[in-house]
Amino acid sequence: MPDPAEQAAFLTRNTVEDLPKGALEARLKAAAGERRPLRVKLGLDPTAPDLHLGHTVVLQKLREFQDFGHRVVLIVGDYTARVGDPSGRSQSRPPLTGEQIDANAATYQDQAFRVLRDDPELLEVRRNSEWLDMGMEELFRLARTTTVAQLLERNDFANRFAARTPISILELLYPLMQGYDSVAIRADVELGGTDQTFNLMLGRDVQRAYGMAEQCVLTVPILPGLDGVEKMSKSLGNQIGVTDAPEEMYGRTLSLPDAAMPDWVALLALDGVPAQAGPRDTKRAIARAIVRRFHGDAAALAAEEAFDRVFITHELPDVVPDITVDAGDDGMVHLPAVIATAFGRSRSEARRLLAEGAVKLDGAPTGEADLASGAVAGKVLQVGKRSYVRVHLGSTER
RNA sequence: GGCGGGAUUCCUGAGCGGUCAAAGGGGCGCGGCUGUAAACCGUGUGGCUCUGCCUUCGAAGGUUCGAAUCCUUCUCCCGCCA
Repeated sequence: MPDPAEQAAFLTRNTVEDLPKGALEARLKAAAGERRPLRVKLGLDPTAPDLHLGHTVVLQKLREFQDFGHRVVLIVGDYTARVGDPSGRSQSRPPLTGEQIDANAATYQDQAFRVLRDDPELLEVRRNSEWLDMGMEELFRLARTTTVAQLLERNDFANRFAARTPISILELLYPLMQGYDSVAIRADVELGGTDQTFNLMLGRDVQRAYGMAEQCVLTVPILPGLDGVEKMSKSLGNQIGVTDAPEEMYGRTLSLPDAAMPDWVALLALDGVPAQAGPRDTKRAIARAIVRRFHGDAAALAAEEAFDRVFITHELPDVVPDITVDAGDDGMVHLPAVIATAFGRSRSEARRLLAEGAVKLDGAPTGEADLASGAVAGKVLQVGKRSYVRVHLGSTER
């Protein structure tokens, strides 16, 4: 195992801040002296069930801690999720129900294991309901640790306060609860995105108030989403989910603006991306590396081939779903109805698509709404560039 | 407690009694182009048994030949004063 200085150097690469400066190295030394691993905290809010690449940046960093033998404490914020952290938002989030939180927490945990090592020595998963379901007395003690002025230093609170948009007491409580998590699990280090800096630092204050050594704070950069500008987030639709299908991951990655490529390579710590290559080849390598990480080598190559086939040579994908339709009494097939059921669109929309020339049968554009059953049987119905279905006639044809 | 302002289609935001399925922007769809599902340009964007019909403008009532637009009550949100 590398010595503390080497570990610190490795662990702080690709991070934004290590606060207070040099604290991580000092803590690593102290822990080494006590012959114990660090307790490294990450809180996850189970507000949405699916993890995306943006989450994996910090998970990847946690994984590095694990690889040095440190213990990651993953906190599923089942209690804080009921509050809704307003970080970076102008509005508080709607609270979730208990069942939603439980379901989300389960999938979160599951998906986090695609990056983290699931070894009980190296990983501890806790829920903050274990300690946040506290009595008033205890809440008072927590509330006394911080002043409103301190909380208002946080940017989004300050902005909202200045703009006179509402800030609920509950939201102000959020950073305190997150800080209390650090007390409860005796965190040595807490990780988070740069948008979490305030909360992470406040955790130190709370720990101090409880007579505990203050945690080190390590912030990682925010991964830009597929638009190359906004933070990757599901609500913006610019994300790649860790459970996305290989072809989906590959194709979506190719839509990344060229300028965002270096960030992705660095933040995601991708391997096998050539440093000197044209943007086209670089991006293809990035896409392959991402698919490889979550689905393996074979899937990466297959995804690339599938993409080339559909988007470059405009051939059919290798798997085309089948659909069975029935012709009407007159032996005609009503295309809008078929499109509506096959692709989950409305019939009105299907008619528009038909009129726009977006509908093809075996590659040939069709504008007709009604076709003789013989004209569609066995053919591939295509809507747009990405939706295909092979049409079969039902047994009730006459 | 008092006084004002507001709730519109996925989001934002016009609309101020008929010409409103409702401007503009965003998003999204489709087409073109491209190494790409990017950028850019064009176009579309409530539903349906589609030259017409049905449903929508916080909720419920009402006025009117006719209401997103006027009135009443209710619900929720915001601001100011205390």
